[in-house]
Amino acid sequence: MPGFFVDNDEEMEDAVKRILYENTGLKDVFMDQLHSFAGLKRHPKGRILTVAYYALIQLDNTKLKTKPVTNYMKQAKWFPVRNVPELAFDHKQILDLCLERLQRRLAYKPIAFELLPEKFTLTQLQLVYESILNKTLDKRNFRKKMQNYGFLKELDEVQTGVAYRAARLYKLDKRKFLKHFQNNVAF
Amino acid sequence: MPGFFVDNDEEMEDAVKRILYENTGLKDVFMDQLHSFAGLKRHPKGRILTVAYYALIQLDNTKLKTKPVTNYMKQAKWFPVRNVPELAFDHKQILDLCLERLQRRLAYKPIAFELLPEKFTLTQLQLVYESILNKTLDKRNFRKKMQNYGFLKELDEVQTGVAYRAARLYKLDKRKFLKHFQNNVAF
DNA sequence: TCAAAAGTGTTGCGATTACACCCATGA
DNA sequence: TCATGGGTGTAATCGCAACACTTTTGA
Repeated sequence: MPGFFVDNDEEMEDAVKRILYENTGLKDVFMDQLHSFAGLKRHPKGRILTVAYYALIQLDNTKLKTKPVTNYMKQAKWFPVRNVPELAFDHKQILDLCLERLQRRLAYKPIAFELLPEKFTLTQLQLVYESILNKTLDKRNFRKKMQNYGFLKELDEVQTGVAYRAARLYKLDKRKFLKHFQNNVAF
Repeated sequence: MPGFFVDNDEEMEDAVKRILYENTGLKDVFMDQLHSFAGLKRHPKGRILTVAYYALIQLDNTKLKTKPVTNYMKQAKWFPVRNVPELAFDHKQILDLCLERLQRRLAYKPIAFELLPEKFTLTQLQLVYESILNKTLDKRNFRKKMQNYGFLKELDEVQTGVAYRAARLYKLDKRKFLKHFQNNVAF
């Protein structure tokens, strides 16, 4: 949730990237605009206009070990999204809106795949869906559905380094994904 | 698409209401935030941060005869959304994003009903859906689906002043609508 | 009586749900 | 050999799409 100010001659998206980098050392992440918050009373010192963005990174323990790179960001820490401590100002509302938005967008944007490494197993994919939707899904039905969509490329590779049967790896065919969902508006 | 500046001690939503009023004379409208635009090059005089909102008003010819109420808004005019003249700056992109967003939100927010008078016919409702989705729908299927949702209250009234068989009027039960869609996230 | 729109059912198909066991692997 | 997660099929149900004619009304 930490944010900071956009410089005068800096594009807003570049500021998001810079601030994320300063907080975490992460670069080249997927991000999307969430919503703008401009209430006169949201900050004690007067109106602060926040344009909130979310960024999604690949699940990967090494990434969670990144550290703030500037002094004034030293307090930044990672938390599980369903178990976040008390936040400053209206940041809890921002987070809640973000989770709701992610649930909706999960159905037509490649959100889940931005959270996974390039090659992933179906179980990993299901765990991401379950985390975002905050409910459990049936394994067989989930696999059937994903495989029917036709945007998963089955690889000739399996997981390595696991102490049980290694699972098959898949890749996203982003072109097919987008094609599948671009005109797909239900009502 | 005309916008204007938020005053120093004015809530952003109040500014939207005020500016809409100054442009059209309309008050008490439904509105929702769309997206923020802050590109350094979107305006020749430097960065203008626009927080775009859309407002929805009831389809009603009297409302389209409203006039700008301040001098500097004199050029404001109504256009059909699918037939808009060339727009300034990035306003076409803003409009396009708005239409796309409306299509998505139509499925889980009472968008269609904000565009209708309190009492409406099923044909009017279908026309709103068709306009937003930009495609024709089957009459019987549409009616079946809407009636199955269970959030339409059938009234004991019919249209008046039409030169053909008068259609039955309906009302939205907003509580039931919201209940129906709040937890309804597909994937 | 005519023009215009209101109103109405059925069938086939595809998608979704519910549900439980054997398999492969590394330790 | 055991613990762990990988991988698989079927039947019932539900929702969606396709499709055309009769009814009502005011002019």
